[in-house]
Amino acid sequence: MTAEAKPASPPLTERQEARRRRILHASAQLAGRGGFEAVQMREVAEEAGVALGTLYRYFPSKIHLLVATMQDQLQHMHTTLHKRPPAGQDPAQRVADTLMRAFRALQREPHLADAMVRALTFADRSVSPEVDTVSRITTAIILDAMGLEHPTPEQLSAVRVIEHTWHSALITWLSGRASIAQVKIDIDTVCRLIDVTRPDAAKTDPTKP
Amino acid sequence: MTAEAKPASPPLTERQEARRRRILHASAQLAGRGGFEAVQMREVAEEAGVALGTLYRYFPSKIHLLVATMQDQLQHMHTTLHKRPPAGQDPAQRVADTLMRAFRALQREPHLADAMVRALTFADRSVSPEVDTVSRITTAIILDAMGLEHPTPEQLSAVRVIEHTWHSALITWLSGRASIAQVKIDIDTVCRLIDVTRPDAAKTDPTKP
DNA sequence: ATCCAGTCTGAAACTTGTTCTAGATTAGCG
DNA sequence: CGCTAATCTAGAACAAGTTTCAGACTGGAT
Repeated sequence: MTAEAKPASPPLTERQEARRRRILHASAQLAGRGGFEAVQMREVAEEAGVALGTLYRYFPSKIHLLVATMQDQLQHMHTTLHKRPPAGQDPAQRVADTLMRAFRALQREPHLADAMVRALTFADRSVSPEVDTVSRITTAIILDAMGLEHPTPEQLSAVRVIEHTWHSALITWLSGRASIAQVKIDIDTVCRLIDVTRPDAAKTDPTKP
Repeated sequence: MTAEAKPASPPLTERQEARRRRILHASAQLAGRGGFEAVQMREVAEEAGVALGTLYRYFPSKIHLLVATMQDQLQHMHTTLHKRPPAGQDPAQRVADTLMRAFRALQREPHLADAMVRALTFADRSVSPEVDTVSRITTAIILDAMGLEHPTPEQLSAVRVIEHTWHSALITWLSGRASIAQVKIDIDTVCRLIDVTRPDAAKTDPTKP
């Protein structure tokens, strides 16, 4: 367990917490059918039983809302994955397993995945803190799968690259430019970096043997 | 030289070609200051001396327009890179060099880069063919840098992962969540895959030695 | 030169994200 | 309880992407 996002700037009252939850639920619901464009702010507000202005007070833009939705979903996934940790022998395999499992979970709700991922990559600087939170949770998931207590800087770099690949591969799949098989290959390929960056890995780069 | 996008469905007249060019120029111009949101369809149309409806006939959406703009710019970059090929010893180094050079080129016009990359990753299925063209050009650039005649399937996978990393790292930089130094590290890290997937690479994955 | 089909223009209309405002409600506090 | 500040609601208004349409224009075939 690493980062779990609890800024809690002004502590919300119970009713407010409930409103927030209704909004996120409506967002996920609408995203579930229809994807990104089906999440229309007016509809979210109505579905959540909240005025449009209130929706905007809670989430200052559609992107903020969807990124928050992603945080929420990722958190679920993180705890779910915790219950059944990957079984693989070596770290690379476990990470690949975990990511493919997450991937299959997203596959079950492709529209929702579409909305969340599109929002995530479209987010501009004003959403950086929230996007960063998502990134931290993702990192935590990967590190959990690796099962290492003290990853080296090199390994952290590998994790970063894995995250990059994960996001980008997800996008190419969502936009229909890559098959699931292709995604698996990409994930497996990038996970090799985990082996390569093992502290005790025999150096394989003679450059001039 | 690999893929250069010449569908030329209906061959355009000279005036039409000129219009198309004016539109792309206006798009790049406006993107250059202001980024994604500064590219407003009405303004592009006016700047290009074309009616709004015409703009939409040439590019059916803002995303299409910006992705086409990216194609255009990438093509430039590809030919530019061709003139001064990277000097590094081994393929991994040459690829990393090339990508960082491209990266520095984008740094000179961060707003333009922002507009193009945001459009690229936000594109939905209706833009797949155009996005695919961008991807092919990128692949061509990387393969050129590797300088291999017949890359193995493994190496092609590595190239795919490098592309993923490139795009995603670009996004994190553009949204201010990563420094240039961080991007360089990520690029260097992922380029290791080129060595790992060398046909003659000594296997480094004993899993259980 | 004439005519047809396709293209371009200008302007209005429509959609959806976002902002704003005036009045009702709620929460915390003395 | 009664007050005050913050919050919430309903609805209008605004901004920018997209669509639509009637009429002018162009290019090519007869």
